[in-house]
Amino acid sequence: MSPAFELAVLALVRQIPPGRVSSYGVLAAAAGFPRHARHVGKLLGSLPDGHDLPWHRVVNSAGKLSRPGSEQADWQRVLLEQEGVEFSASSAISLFRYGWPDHAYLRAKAR
DNA sequence: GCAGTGACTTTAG
DNA sequence: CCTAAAGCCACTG
Repeated sequence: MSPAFELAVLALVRQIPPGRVSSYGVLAAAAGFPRHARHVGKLLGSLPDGHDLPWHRVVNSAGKLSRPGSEQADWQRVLLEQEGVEFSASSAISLFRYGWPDHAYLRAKAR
């Protein structure tokens, strides 16, 4: 992957405010690389220990955590709940309430 | 170069 | 927003 891609994505993740969440696809597009959502995931999954990125604020387009059942998923959920993010009964987050940037607005604008 | 793989997304029902 | 199916792109063997 190009370094530009990684740098842009990492910079965006750092800008996600506490209590808000973004999605892989949105970040990829915002970074200038549409259709590279899977690579954002791969990038976050290969981050070295001790980084300062709020990776837990990144979920998929359905507002759910990836790799369910994993330890990191549980940890991610705890971190988000501590920031005030609410999970539905089906373990999903309302992107209309917590999505960043404003999910509904951006999608309407893109079309 | 082909086939499999994956922290994904979109469209349709 | 739930499920199912197809598309997508870089990486790996």
